[in-house]
Amino acid sequence: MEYNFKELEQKWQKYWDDNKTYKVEVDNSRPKFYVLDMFPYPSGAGLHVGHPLGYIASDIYSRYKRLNGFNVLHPMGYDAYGLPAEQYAIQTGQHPAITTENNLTRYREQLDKIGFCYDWDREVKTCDPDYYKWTQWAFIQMFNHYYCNQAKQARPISELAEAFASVGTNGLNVACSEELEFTAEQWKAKTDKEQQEILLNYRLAYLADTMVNWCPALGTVLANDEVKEGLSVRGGHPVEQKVMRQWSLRVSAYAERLLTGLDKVDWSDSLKEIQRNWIGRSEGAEMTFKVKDSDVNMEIFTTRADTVYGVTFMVLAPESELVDQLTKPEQRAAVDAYIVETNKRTERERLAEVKKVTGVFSGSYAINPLTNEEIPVWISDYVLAGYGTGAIMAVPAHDSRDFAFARQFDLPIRQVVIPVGAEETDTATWEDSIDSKEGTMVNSDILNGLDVKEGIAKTKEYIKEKNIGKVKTNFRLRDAIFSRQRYWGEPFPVYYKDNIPYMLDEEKLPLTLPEIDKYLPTEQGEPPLGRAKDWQTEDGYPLELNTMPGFAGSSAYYLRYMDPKNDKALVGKEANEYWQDVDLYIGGTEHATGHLIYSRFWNKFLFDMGKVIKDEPYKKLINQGMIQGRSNFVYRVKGTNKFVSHGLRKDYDVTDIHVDVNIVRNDELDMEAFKKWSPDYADAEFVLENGKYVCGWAVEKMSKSMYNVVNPDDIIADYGADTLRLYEMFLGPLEQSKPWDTNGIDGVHKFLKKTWRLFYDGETLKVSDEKATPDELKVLHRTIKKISDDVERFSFNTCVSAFMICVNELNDLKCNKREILEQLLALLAPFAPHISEELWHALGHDSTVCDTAWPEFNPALVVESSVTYPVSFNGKMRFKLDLPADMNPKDIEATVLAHDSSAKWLDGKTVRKVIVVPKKIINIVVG
RNA sequence: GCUCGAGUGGUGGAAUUGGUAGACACGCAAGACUUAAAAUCUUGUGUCCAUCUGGACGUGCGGGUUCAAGUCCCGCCUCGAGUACCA
Repeated sequence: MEYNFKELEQKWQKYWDDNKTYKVEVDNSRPKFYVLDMFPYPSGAGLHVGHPLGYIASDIYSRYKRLNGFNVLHPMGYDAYGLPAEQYAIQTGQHPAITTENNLTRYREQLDKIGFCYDWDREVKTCDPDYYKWTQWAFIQMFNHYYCNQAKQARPISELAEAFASVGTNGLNVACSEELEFTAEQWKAKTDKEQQEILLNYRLAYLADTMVNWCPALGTVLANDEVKEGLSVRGGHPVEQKVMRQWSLRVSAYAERLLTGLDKVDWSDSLKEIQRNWIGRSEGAEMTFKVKDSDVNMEIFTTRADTVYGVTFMVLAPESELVDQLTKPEQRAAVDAYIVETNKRTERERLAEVKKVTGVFSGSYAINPLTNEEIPVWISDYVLAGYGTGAIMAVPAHDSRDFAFARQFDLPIRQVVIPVGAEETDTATWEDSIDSKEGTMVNSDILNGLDVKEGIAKTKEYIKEKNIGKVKTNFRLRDAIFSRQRYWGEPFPVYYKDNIPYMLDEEKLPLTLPEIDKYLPTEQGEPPLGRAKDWQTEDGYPLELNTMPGFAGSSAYYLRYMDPKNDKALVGKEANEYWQDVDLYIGGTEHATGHLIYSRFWNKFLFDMGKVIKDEPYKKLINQGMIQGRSNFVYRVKGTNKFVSHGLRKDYDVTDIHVDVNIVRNDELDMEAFKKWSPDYADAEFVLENGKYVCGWAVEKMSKSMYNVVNPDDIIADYGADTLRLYEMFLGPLEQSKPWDTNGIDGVHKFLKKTWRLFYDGETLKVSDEKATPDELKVLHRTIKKISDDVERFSFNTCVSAFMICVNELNDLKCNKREILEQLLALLAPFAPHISEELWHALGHDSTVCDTAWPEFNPALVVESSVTYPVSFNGKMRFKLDLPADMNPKDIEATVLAHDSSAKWLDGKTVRKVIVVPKKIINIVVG
């Protein structure tokens, strides 16, 4: 029998499906293991060869764990809400649900052909009401909770309301949008509406006027991670700043826990680093500066309290509330003009502009609390309203931005730190600020002579003592804006009564997405849901018109897979206690600051509520690399229809033209296919080298316009799914980005054919039941060791070469022993399940190879009686020498020095030292 | 600018803790089988020198540590990713 991959792959895919081979249930008799892929957004283009890379890796690991006795949860689903389906709906009128369903069917067909071990009974689709019911439910819970900084967890908002009624804001330490102060009496005197407004200031899901990233082209608001360089990530449209009343999630309340939680998870250092930077913790002090002739206090945040004696001016952000209060009448016109100017500049061109120093004097003077010096207060857009307090103390000598500002407006510069080994110099001669991370304090009264670290500590103590400030930690992490002016998303379970938002009863969930006539905003500029008929509660109160953003549905999907049919909870207690968390999560690094932050936040919130038992959702995370496209080119002689092979193109004046990579093999053009590819080339002529037309190539993004998209279906049709799986792994390390290049695919296909021939000689199965020889066992057990080790460290490319070595060696030994081949199949099954299942059954088994046991490594079978030592002289390997494995170093030394081959290298020289590393190397130092 | 990665044959890559650099493949060359092709198999293949035995050089560049460096340390270059008036 020949290796007929087409037939046998279909046969076994059907078998696995019919037998529910991949169905999993809670089983307390076995340990669990949860392997998760980041679920895809089903785009219209279908899968290309880059998508399955991570899926194949996770599939191999899942199958490997199953063979090792684990009960493996390996589910798949779809992130089904998204902009492309909605854009398509706007253009064509086709309901996004239909577009999505079509794309999804195509994805499923493509995925099925690769032979993944997903339990499709657990499929989760974010647009399914049975699922988004729980997205809405979680939102309601967030609305009903606040974050207590003392307990470091979310608490019911009712507790806060009770506290307000008994003690007001006295002693309050909770996460909020704005620090408020009132007494119990004041609270009780407020109307219900006023109280509700105040509570929004503390809720984890809250409605507030926020500066948002507004994208006019998409007609919607975007989260920070959906904007890149002033353009929307999807579509690349300009984005501007705008104040809007929006739902937000108080992600910032969890900043500290999101940061410390990183220490507990097994993620790559680079990914942790990206999240740490995004969270952006900085320790410093908040200090109060009084303002001359005014009762206004300026709060500033600084990480360098020690440089307070070097402060020569203050700067406010243009958006700061203090601007108005601190502007003196004589400066009013100038300040107003500046504000108008910066409002324009906060738009996208500000990002494009080279750093331009602008600002205006407010007319007020602040008083340095340590020196009582009067210092001018300026306004400039290099200070951001959203970070710290929106005001800074400027130390131009030691901060490059302050320095540039001081030079521009001719403000004094005072040195307070002398770098190690340097002396104080005249600041007028400086070209830039000088670094002050290390050095000695000067011109700083009580700090003089201290080094920087001592200075920081002493100032912090001093300001606490004198009650002019406090130690404070700031985060860069912002709250997530959660409203989108879109149709194709989860509706909010929210209605409005007297302009105050209220949550629907949980029994009313899911609140399903209504039908509308057009997928566009209303004439009044309301979101598309404004077009829905009867979009109101039974009592006639209007429902929220915004929908939730893309990351809503993906934040807790991993929990739903544990218990996908439960209609009482997102995840039932029993299922959650068994599956706990994701042991291995594989996906792209592009989600580092989006999904992977939101999802951790969402999970921590559910953890605080006692709904899930793990604080961190993803124990281990691997980022697979991107697969780039590899484009091919032909070279047309200008003005002709003549094409010159790559090596000869220098002799002609040519234009490079992209050619479809699917009609090129090993960089050799299929000339007949090329003529048929486009009518323009039907009568093309070729100038060949060695009888071939060789194409040029380049690595580019995989895209239709470059004609370099390779579809996994085509590879499977030509070589089979097992070859595709092995080849994607063989391409290189999982985490590395690499171009798709079919040049090596014959190698792995050949390997599978060779494996097949270990079992079959033509039509006859040639497997024998004889006992295996020691040599055969040695080959097998070396492979068991290598594959087991390499799978554990996700080095799948080296696994494939280990298989190749093993099969080559068994071939050389003419091994056809069942004892060996059966074990080889168990090793190979996770990588190439179809061929393994076929041969497994050919050996007479009638149950699936997926449930056999992973072979056990026996070290005794690989012990060598002798070791081939490389013998080096002065570090250069000169010859090899076989010595008994148990020979002691002293004898080895004597044997080597006495050996004939050594004579040449020892001739006329003295042996200074001999190093013998047992079982590794011998090095002789001569001179 | 800052942070984090990476640089090895014609190509993809291997070398897990400092111990034979280039495993395994692709490609290329020569050969076997064949009327021919495909398929399959055998041999060779880092560079340079040499008739062979052999030798010199060689992991982005320059230094260093070590008996021994692709691997560790210092300084640079190039590429990639993340992030950016974050006080």
